[in-house]
Amino acid sequence: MAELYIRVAEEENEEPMEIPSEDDGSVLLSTVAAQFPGACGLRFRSPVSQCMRGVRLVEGILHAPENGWGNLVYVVNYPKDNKRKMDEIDAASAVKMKRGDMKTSDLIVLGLPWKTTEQDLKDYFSTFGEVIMVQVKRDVKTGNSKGFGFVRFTEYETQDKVISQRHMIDGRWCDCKLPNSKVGMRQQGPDEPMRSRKVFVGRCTEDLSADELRQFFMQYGEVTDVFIPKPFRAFAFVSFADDQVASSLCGEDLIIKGVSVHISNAEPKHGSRQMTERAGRFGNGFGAQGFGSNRTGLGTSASSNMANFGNFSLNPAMMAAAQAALQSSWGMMGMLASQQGQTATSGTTSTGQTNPTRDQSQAYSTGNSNYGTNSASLGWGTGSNATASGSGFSSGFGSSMESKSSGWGM
DNA sequence: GTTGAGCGTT
Repeated sequence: MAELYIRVAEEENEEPMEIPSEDDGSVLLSTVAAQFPGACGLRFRSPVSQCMRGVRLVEGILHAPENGWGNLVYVVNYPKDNKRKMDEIDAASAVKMKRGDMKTSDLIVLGLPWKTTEQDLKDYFSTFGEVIMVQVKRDVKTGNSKGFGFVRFTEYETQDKVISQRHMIDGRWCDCKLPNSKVGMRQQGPDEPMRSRKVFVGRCTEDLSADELRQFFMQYGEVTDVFIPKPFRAFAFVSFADDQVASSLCGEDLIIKGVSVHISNAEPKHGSRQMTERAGRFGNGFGAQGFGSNRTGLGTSASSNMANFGNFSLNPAMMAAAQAALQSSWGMMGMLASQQGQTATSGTTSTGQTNPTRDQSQAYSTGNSNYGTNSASLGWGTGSNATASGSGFSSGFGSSMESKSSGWGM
């Protein structure tokens, strides 16, 4: 039975890409997402009814229609907010193009095997598009690789694509990112408050893999990074392409594989060197994540059903709370303090020395090498997070009242 | 067990 490939495209009339199926004829959503980052499903035009039909999706597995996949072109579905984001990007990029702003920049490639050479890098990345520069950073004395390098592409599109996924290079999963020296000078107008695209995922269990987290969070929008500290520490970080997706999730308790995890805002990483922040009191500590969780305003920006307080906004429930607080003898600060009491953030984390060694001895089985695996048995429910939201001044208020000049190293 | 690794001798 197994047909080897099905044809998938982003739009009905675009040139399709062939995507491999599994032995049983099904297609993994993760396989689709590997080529179309952020994809959450497939649809196709029924030759009979001429209507678009959805492809059955069960626990990450796309099942063929009654008569098999056939030669139809399947069209990629994206989460709604993602789609809207695309339109915004198109509009924005039209403007940027004019300003000649879509230049590519060097990308840092992290996690390289020691043995990887520049030729290896070039060979690998050329499969994405034209490469104009590769470097492997080496110790000047020994000539040993430092385990990271740089790559630069001709096309901005290629760069985008490369950043949006992980890369198996000589047996290790590697990440490509904008280097620290470049982030901060991107998008996001100069007077916008800093908005995080990353969330902290607390109460993780050890059996939640990076891939499972990615698959799960994909339903909310394009996931650009998943980080699980090793050794296991019961938390993870998930980054989204869209900061609104990130902030909309903050404060939520989500069920992943039967595990209740808690989402909150990711604090600035220690030692990150970006973003010289000027934000005043209300700019940084508050506005950074918006106020807690309000998923309703997706895409339409925070203004539609939320009142605006200069730099930070409140949803109606919070407005009420704020008014009550203002009328009480405690005032606003009383409210904040009481909200904060339980969470007593202690500011900075003590930084033990980092041990820069990275075990490469087991390069073929270590780390996140299960990324992209068949996630057949994942029992999570789809996006039914009906939990009442909007109640929270999500944690992480504290500490930052005195605006810091540190960065959101993310 | 609720806050992350590593960032460029141009």
